[in-house]
Order: sequence, then C-alpha cells, then structure tokens
Amino acid sequence: MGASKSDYFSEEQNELSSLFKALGHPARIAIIQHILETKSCVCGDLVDKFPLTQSTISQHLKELKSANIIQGTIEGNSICYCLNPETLATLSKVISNFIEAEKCKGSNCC
Amino acid sequence: MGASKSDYFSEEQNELSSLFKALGHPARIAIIQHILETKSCVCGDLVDKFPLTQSTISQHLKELKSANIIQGTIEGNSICYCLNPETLATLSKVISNFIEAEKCKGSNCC
DNA sequence: TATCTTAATCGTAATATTGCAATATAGTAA
DNA sequence: TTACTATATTGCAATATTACGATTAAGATA
Repeated sequence: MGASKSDYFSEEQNELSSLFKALGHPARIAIIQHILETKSCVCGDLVDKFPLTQSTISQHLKELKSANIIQGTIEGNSICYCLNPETLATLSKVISNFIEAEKCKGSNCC
Repeated sequence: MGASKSDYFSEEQNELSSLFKALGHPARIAIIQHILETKSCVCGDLVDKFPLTQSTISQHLKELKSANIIQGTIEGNSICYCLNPETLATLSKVISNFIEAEKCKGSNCC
C-alpha cells in the first residue's frame, strides 16, 4: 500500500499537518520571504528571481493559496499575492500551545 | 526530471522547510499531541493508540527526531521521547518574524 | 479585430514519502 | 547462556510530490 492514512486522524490533525506541509518546501518558504520583503508580488516577479519555471512557481503559489497561507487579488492582467494574517495567527497560536503544554508537563523524563 | 531543487535555495530556507515538512503529516502531529498530553511517551504506547504498525511509528519518530523536534532517552529497554523546547522556540520565532514583517509592510495590496 | 502579456492548467517523467512485513538490534530477566 | 520485550532497520509496493514543456485562459493594447 503506502501513503495517506488521514482517515484515521482527527480533522484538526489533518488540517494542521496540511498547513505545515504547505510550508515544507524551500521554494514556498522563499516565496513567502519574497512576499514579505517586497510590497507586492506577482508570479512573473518570482520567475525572474528563482531558478524555476513559470508553471512550477504557479503550482507552488496554488498550494500556498489552497492552504490559505497566501491570498491573491487581480491587478490588471497580473495577480498580487499577499500573506493571509489570519493563517499566520493560527500558526502562531498552535506553536504557542505546544510550548505552553510543554512547560506545564512538570516532571519531564528527558 | 522532478523533485528537489534544494541546491538553489539558501541553507535557511532548506532548514526551515525541513522543519515544517517534519510536521506535515497527521501521524506526526498526533504523536506530538500525545507526547504533550502524557508525561512520558514510548513507541509501544503509540502503537496501541494509533492504527499504524510499530515500524511505521518508529519511522515517524525517526523523522521527528532528525528534525530535532523530539529527543529520546533510553529508559530500561524502552525509550522516552520528549519535545525539544529549543526547536519549538525556533519555530515560534520564525512565525513571529513572519507576522512582524507582514505588519510592517505598510501599503498592503490585497 | 488581432496581438501581446501574464498566470493557470494539463500531461508526463523523475523523485520522495508512506506503510507494512520481516528481520535485526539491544536491553531485561530467567 | 537462553528466552523475552521493545525499538530500529531493511526491502519492497503504493501513493504523492515536484518540475517541466506545452497549452489554455483572460485581460491589456494596438
């Protein structure tokens, strides 16, 4: 058989892992950093900056978009992608909860 | 061709994406949550709890360990895995930086 | 209208991940 | 020593991801 047993896990676990998975590629991290560095961001912009073709970058943007990490608005015949602050906040809260739970553990065995 | 162009990205981008990638599977999220919920955590413990075989869980633990998300200490002939607070802190800082940079952007186009 | 520009999608090949059974390894206990 | 118990590793097969070229779609412009 192989991959994907997501049926056996909770919806929260699946959603959370999807979010992290979307961030789990260097190109997508680079795209996010580029969006943060510049005011605007279009696909062609990234094609010039990275050693990837337009179709590949478009796919990465699609993944980030479907994970709600970025959102795009149409600007003439190009598209402006920006980060979604809500998703960043969710991510931040998740990590904070991990840290909080870790602190509360008391007797740590490691 | 296909996957993996990590040579073209910075070390930071590769490390960061590896970290997120390690969190990008529901079983690994479930393992982390289980470690947080219980004081201790051994592999057999997880085998009883999840519909995955011992070897599969062992592999997931290995991935979390090589990403420095968890660390294990030997306890008798079982192993106790715990979260690594440093990695959690790193993760938290990364997300915070994203949020900070997003706030500072000023004129947002979306 | 026709043409140009930009991003999305399709088809396909290469690579990576996932999961399991079987086996190996390491420590415990008799 | 020989079992027993628990985790790791190996060797597949199934599935998912990644990347590219080619094509399509949609808005801008002549």
